[in-house]
Amino acid sequence: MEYNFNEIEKKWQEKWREQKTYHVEIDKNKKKCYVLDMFPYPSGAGLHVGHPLGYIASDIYARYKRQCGYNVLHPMGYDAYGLPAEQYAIKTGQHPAVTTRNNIARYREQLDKIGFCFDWDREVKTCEPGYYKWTQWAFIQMFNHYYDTKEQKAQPIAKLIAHLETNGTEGLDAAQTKELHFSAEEWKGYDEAKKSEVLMNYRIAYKADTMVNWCPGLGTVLANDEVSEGLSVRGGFPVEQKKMSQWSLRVSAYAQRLLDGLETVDWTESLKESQRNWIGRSEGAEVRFKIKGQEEEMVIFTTRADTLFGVTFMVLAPESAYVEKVTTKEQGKEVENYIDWVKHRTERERMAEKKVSGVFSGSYAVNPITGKEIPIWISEYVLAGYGTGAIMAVPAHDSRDYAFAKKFGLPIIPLIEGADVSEQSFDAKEGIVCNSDFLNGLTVKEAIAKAKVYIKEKGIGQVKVNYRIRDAIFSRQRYWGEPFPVYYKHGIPTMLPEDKLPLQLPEISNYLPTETGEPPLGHATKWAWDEQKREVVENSRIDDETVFPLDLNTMPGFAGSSAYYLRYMDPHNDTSLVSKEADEYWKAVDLYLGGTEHATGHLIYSKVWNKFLYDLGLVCEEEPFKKLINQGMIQGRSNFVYRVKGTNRFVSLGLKDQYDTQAIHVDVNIVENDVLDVEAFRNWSPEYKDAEFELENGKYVCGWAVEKMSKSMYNVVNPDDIVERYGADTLRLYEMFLGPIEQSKPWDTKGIDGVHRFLKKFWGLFFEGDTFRVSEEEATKEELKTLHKTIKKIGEDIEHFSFNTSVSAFMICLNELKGCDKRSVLEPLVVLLAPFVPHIAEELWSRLGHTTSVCDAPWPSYKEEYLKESSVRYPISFNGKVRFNLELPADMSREEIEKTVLADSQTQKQTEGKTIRKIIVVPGRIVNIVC
RNA sequence: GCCUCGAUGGUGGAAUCGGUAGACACGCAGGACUUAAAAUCCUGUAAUCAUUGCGAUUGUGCGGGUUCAAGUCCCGCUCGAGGUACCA
Repeated sequence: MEYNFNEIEKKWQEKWREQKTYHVEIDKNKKKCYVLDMFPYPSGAGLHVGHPLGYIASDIYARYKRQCGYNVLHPMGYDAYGLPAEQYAIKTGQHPAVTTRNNIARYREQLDKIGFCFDWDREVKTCEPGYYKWTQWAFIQMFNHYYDTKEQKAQPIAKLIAHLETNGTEGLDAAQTKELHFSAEEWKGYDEAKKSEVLMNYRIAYKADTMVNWCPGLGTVLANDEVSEGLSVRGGFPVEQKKMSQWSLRVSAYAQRLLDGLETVDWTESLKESQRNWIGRSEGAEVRFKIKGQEEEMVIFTTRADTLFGVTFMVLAPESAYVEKVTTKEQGKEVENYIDWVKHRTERERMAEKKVSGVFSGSYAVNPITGKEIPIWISEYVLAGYGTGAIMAVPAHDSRDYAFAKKFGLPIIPLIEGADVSEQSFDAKEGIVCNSDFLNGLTVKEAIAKAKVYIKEKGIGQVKVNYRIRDAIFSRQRYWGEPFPVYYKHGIPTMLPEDKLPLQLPEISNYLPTETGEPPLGHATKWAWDEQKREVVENSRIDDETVFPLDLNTMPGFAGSSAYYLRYMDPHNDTSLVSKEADEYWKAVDLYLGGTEHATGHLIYSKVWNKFLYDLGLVCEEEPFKKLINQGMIQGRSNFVYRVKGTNRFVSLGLKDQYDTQAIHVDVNIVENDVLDVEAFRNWSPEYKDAEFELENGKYVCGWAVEKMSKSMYNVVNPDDIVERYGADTLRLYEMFLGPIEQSKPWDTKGIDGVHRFLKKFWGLFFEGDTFRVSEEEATKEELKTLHKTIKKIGEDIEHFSFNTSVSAFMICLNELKGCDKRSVLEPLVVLLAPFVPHIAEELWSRLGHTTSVCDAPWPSYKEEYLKESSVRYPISFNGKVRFNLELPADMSREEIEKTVLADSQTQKQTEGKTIRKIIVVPGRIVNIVC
């Protein structure tokens, strides 16, 4: 009987839906397993064949675990807020909610066709009020907590206030934006506004001035990649650095715990490494330098405390607060000009800049160790955001300082014996120290340690660990995001009462910034908070007594995706983000699958979010993602036709060099095995209607290249089309067959026939003509061996996420079975195949007489006794080169093997006229004769 | 620049511990079935030489090394992909 995949797949997808086959609930009698795919953003283009790769892999794993007896949580939902929908709204006026709803419907339809075992009852969408209520709620908690650096834990802000009331800042251990000093009396004397300002210095969600790329022409803030050479990519308006009050999250407070957590999870080394680089821990020292003629000292951070004797100048970031203090009258104009120039450069440009620039401030600092006076310069190569925004320059041993010293003619003092610094600096942390008084003769490592001790003892500074990671800016001047549950009471940011959440996103008429440069929410007319009525009211009622304006910003993309894995555990809970029961049962994600693009964004923010909730005792696991696998990208395979320049004549690949041709991308969907469907090409576009072709052997052969899968390359392959033509099971199997999950590889539809044929052949085993029939005969030894070998291999492969080799193993198994139709062999195979190709497996399983889903068919176990070989085929090699094979009993001893091999006539032929010097016998493996 | 990963036939890839390189599949070529096509099945398929057969040599990006034995380990390099800091 024909394998009618369309009918089978439709039938089972409906049954699964009706019978809620994939619905999952807490079941304390079963071990749990949580398998999660990274949250997709539902883009307007729909899914292409690359997207489901990870979903298929995780689906196989989830189904496998279920068959092994686990209670598997495998949910799906949408990261539904985002810029594309908003930009589409600006262009067309269509509400982003409508666009998003349509895109989600399209995604769902596409996903459903592939037969995933998602529990759709747990679906979440970040743009739904029931979901973002908890995003807003978490934000309020972060606002109401600070980070205790001694306890290494978030604590209620009330505890901090109590401390300030009794001790001021004395003895305070808190993560902070800047170091403040005041007494309890001073604190008590502060008014509300001042107190709010001070507390912002400690809150985990806080408001502070940050530098942004401000584009006055567009009236908005731009991301780094929306700016190019000081102009906005969109519109080409000038962009400048501007200070703006923005919400931020104090993720830097969690730097060390983020780092420590990496030791406890099963992620790839490369991913861990990139997170370590992002966190950027460096051990060093803070050193104070006196400024000549002033009370004020400047503090710098260095990892090379050993180089203090080689400091020949100081450099400040242009934004540094010290700039104002050290700039002299004479240098005032020059400094001002320089800072003005730097302002128009983005951080990215400043970092990419190779040309050295800078200006002298006019002041001098005093080296605390030598007492020498050294000039203070200002340069963009020092970044305000790292360390203290000021450095001590050691030109002999830092290439950036070196370039600066060369350009401005500043002295260079070598500090390492034998280091030649006439052409370039010696940056390596190795060698013997010289020119450094009490450090002379030590290795660099020893000198660093000794210098640190010295700095501490002499009180000129302190040992310190610095982190590169910066706090996350949490405000966006956009419409399509979560609104902040914040109103401004006499200008003081105040949280909405928690029981009034969610604060719903208002409707607005225009998605652009307002004329006065406010974010889109500035267009909302009902966007004020009435404290007494506890509700959102018309803006016209703002009186600054009981009615106050609401925040006009929205939250960024990572807000909604930071705790979604927790929400899946308990998606309909109205009283908490996740119930204690659900959290304690499902704990953390056991397998997390997604792309590398989230390596440093989402995977840092969601971990901080989780650690914060952990500190509050709301979740029981500190690390949310135990094992993580990055799936590779599926690249496109583009096809080209070759047009003779200036004509409408196309020549086949093999002939193109005889003409002056131009390669043109052609839709891969009208090309098969690199042969163009000429008629389809003529109909593809009016411009090719009258195209002429020069063929090779009656065919038009196309050229090809591997490129990114994108519309503009005409190489997008839609999974719907594949499902239509070959079925979802074939698509699933082929995606896995392409290669290792974590590797990038090109999609080429032509290979799909192999796996499709496999399924057809497998199907055929169960039928005799049109009737379903399996034999009840006992299996032979060979058949059992093949079966059990396959059971073993598939289980191991799934555990190692090596799905491509599983597919091969199935094919080998089928080839070896040679048309076997015995139930005792076929039935376990159906069970093994079920995670990979669930539809055909369900159909065959039910035809075999089962009434329950194959999803619950227990995973078969293999018996070692069937796998034992009685003999081994030994490759016999001479000097490492295999010459022939010898079949020998498996239990033959080393000595016997040696004797048998030497006695063999073929051996004698190979060794004729040579002396045998050595024989290596590896039992069960190989024999090598050296002669 | 730095970090990470990678490079194996015409193509995707396999080789789990250093032990027969190229499993499995695509494609291609030849054959069977068919009036024909499709579908299906069978055979061959790393390269070079030899070919009636036996075979021989080379071969996993390049150059070295360790080893009885290297795609796999070590040193040096080339190219490609991804990430990324003028981070003091």
